[in-house]
Amino acid sequence: MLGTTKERAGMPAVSAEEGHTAGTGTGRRRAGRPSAAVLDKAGITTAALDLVSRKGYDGLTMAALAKQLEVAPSALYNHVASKRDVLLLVEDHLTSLVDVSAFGSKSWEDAVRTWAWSYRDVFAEHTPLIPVIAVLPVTDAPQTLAMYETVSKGFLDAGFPEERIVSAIVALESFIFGSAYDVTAPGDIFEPGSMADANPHFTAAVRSSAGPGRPADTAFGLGLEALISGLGALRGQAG
Amino acid sequence: MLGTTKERAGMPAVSAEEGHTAGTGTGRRRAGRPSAAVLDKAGITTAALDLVSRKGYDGLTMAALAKQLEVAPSALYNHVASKRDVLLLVEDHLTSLVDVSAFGSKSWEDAVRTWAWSYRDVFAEHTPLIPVIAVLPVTDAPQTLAMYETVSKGFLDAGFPEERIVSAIVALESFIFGSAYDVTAPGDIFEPGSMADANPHFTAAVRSSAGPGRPADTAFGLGLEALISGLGALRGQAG
DNA sequence: ACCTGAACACCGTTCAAGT
DNA sequence: ACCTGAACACCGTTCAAGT
Repeated sequence: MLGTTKERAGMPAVSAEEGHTAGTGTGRRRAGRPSAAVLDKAGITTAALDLVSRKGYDGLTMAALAKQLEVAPSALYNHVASKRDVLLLVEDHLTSLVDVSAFGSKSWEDAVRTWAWSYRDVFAEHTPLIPVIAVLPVTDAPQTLAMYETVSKGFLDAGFPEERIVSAIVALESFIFGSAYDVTAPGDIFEPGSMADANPHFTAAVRSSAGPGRPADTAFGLGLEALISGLGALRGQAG
Repeated sequence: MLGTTKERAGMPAVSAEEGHTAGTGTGRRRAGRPSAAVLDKAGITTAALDLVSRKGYDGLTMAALAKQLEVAPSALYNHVASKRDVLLLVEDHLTSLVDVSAFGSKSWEDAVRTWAWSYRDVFAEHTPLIPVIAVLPVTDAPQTLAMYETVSKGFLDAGFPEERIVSAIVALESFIFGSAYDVTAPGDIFEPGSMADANPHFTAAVRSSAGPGRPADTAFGLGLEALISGLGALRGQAG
């Protein structure tokens, strides 16, 4: 489980000790097993998040991650089987940041609203993880599973038929992931430019769609409210 | 526009001609400009689609694409600026396969249903394109723009307020793209395994959710019907 | 068990040289 | 204008050697 490990490897040790040349942070460890492990999954996760926040996902390479942790790239493979494993660690950490607190304290509608906006906002900053999440078995992601547990209980307590809960969550999540991409799109993505004349109805729709706030937020709010009212109608029904 | 070019470069020329050693398909062109261009965008698109269908997106490399077309990898850069350009060509071709025919012939609800299912089915087989589409300016994708034009006209003719059309399409598309990923997920993605005891409500929901058909189809149908009824309520209203 | 260092089999992309 | 061939600056991953 993340967060329960004894060692803290988020900050690499730079103190002078055996296996480490003294002095500045440029010192190299010599080959061979160090007296204490310098890496663990929690430290790798922290370093990966830090790297992503500074350099983006293009900058998240195994070599850069190793450099940040002051180890050789191959050392990472003692703790993760692949780069995909690193992305899973990051994904599971981010999921723990999603706000599920409204389930149990607010109405079902408000709880879904709070959860969905928070979920979208978190992953809008991390869209390269979306292809990974979508295919991720929940067994490999304890925080993600914990989120589903809280949401499922909220749906059940609100009178949602048990056999429809997974489908409803999947539908909401699909909308959330797709909408996370929209946030990253350029503002003029729909500007028809020189193709305007050949596409008059769409061009008129684009030109008249300007409103307050970000377009991605308008579309997300519109779709989310439709899903909440449509799915909400299932409460109290039999399967 | 795709499909209107005179040259056909989908099948590379293997006939013996100047700049080409005679005989089998293993012949090498010698350096220098050939008397007739061997590449064009339509041929690159066809070759990329063929490669993807045979080897998947992991197999779509510039080197493999060049090999399929019997040119050196660097030759591709006379016709596309980057690999992303190749993905755009493929994306725009695939969009032309989406069924928009029900707009203008069926009810708004049926037209949206037909379009959405078709759109999801096409891109479920091509999920690696989704991050590309989501950020793609429509000017660069004429077929994609044409699809939006048809859909916009269908919405307008059904009494949809013009200033909400783009948001409604974006919301539907977001749901469609997110749902396309679900189709590719393993069937046991939600199986809690050893974590079942700690997550009883979710586990019960997963165990009771088995129904006829693919789970991804059940969730897509549920969300799509919610979106259709929620968005459909906007027809005839003012902005 | 857990590091280093060297190596492997790739990648996308650039560019001079050739016709 | 549009090809070839060589090169560049990477990638993720493997594995023997070391402690």
